[in-house]
Amino acid sequence: MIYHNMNEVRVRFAPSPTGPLHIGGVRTALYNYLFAKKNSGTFILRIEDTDQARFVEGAEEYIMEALEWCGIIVDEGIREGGNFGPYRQSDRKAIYRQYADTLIDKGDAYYAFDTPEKLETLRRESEKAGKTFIYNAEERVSLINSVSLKEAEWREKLDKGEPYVIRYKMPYNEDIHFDDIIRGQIVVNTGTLDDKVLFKSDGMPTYHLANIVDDHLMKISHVIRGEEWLPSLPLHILLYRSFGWDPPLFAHLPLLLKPDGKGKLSKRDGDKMGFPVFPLFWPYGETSKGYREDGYYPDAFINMLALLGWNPGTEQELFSMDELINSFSIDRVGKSGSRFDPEKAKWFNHQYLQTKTNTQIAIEFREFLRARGYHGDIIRLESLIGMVKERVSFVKDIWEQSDFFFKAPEIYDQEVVKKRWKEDSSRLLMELRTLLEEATDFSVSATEPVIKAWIEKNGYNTGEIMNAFRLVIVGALRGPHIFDIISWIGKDETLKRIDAGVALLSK
RNA sequence: GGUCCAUUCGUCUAGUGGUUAGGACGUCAGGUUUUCAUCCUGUUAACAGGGGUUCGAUUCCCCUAUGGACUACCA
Repeated sequence: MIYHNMNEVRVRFAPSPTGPLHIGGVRTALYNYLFAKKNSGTFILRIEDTDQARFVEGAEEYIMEALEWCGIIVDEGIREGGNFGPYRQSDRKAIYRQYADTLIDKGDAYYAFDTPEKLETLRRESEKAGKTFIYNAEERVSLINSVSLKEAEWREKLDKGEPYVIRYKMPYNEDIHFDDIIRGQIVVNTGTLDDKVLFKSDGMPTYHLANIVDDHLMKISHVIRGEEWLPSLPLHILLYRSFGWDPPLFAHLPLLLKPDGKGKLSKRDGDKMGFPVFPLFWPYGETSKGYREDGYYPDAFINMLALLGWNPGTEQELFSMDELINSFSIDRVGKSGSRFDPEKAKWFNHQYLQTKTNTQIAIEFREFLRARGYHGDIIRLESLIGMVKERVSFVKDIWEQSDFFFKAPEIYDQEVVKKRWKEDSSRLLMELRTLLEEATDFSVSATEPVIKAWIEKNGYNTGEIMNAFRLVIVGALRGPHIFDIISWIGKDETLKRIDAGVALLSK
């Protein structure tokens, strides 16, 4: 599909370093990345830090680290360099002023001297009157700016150093037609738009100016961004027109919604329902856990995120990054917001965990054990992983499936004791103990036939014995095949647990 | 309030002017496992409502409802 006359695809992810990157932001980055790679293009990371007041220490590093963890590789950016730098807007400060001036010279922008307080008052008054204050063609003539003032007057203000902003002079009553790749054609009348500030009194451009200038200068071919930008698209189209530049193509992505109730996904939802909303742990200020720390594999996380709002049109659900790149098409991104489903996220991780080798998982689990003061020989852990791997979705869940491998039961499930511990259980287990004690080979293939033969020969009840046996070994009716367990813990430990269990339960 | 965007099972979604409206997650039920979990099989459940257009609309158009975004010298 041909999108544009530009032959090179160049896209950018342009977050503001105001805190940890939300998973919605990660998805925007991902779609940009997939689109770039699919079309042999370039993926650019541009930091939009024009708001000095909202800058948060560490956020920029967080963004880069998060993308790296996700496997999203930046082609051009602060760390990577590139021919279109700098890639941080605060480092580009000197660039923007001339473009604002160009607009003033063309008559498409003007100086405005109204104080924020004054505007705030006007807005409040309008609201009280049930109207919306819009700084537009109708209002600007009665406000303080270079449109309403005589040239000598506003020049004098400028010369005296009065604070001012530069506003875009929104056309009076014009229908602006534009296209969005995802939503098709949209028409907006400029009468409902306001004269947006392009250049702030602190000498920095606003998002709108910096964004258009940078996208043009960086030769961005496609702007793929969140739906929250759709309302300002007409302004952006107008800016391109005023500058006489060809606009890029636009695609506005639907939002990520909260799992239940209304509204978009927020940190609170994650806290409330126990799932992360950020890719990585955020250590500053109000801390937040991340998908990485929760035990998600990056490829599972990315796979899950990719399918939230996009689908390949086939029934395939599991995709490596390369497969995603191969299958991705922006035409198949949906129009409506997607509710985030934490259950499905877990399912993805389960799928990915199953594809890891026992060795890989054993190495991860050994770290987990170390933090709890247990040692794990890697060979033994591999065999343990083989027994419990398919039961879990996360490495951290292995512990609750296997704690009894590492320590004898401290308590016995009372429900089970009541139901399964019979009069003769002690006697039977002591017989069983004798057989096991005599065993020279404690492997499953050696112990299991012996025990089963013994049960059959004596006409015992298999269920009664096996349940009682499991109770003294595990402490409850759960876990893998019982002969696998005793083989793993070994003869000494097995006999000890039988003794301890019988001693306690036969009272 | 205004502007714009959206609306298929509980959730993510496929899909077509005539289909038994498909898949996945979840739910539930069986089976496997003499345990639990996994796994397998099956089940469940949807075109927001109302008008048009049409021989026929879930599909095209309009209205309503609902949801969402935006409405800053924030991005």
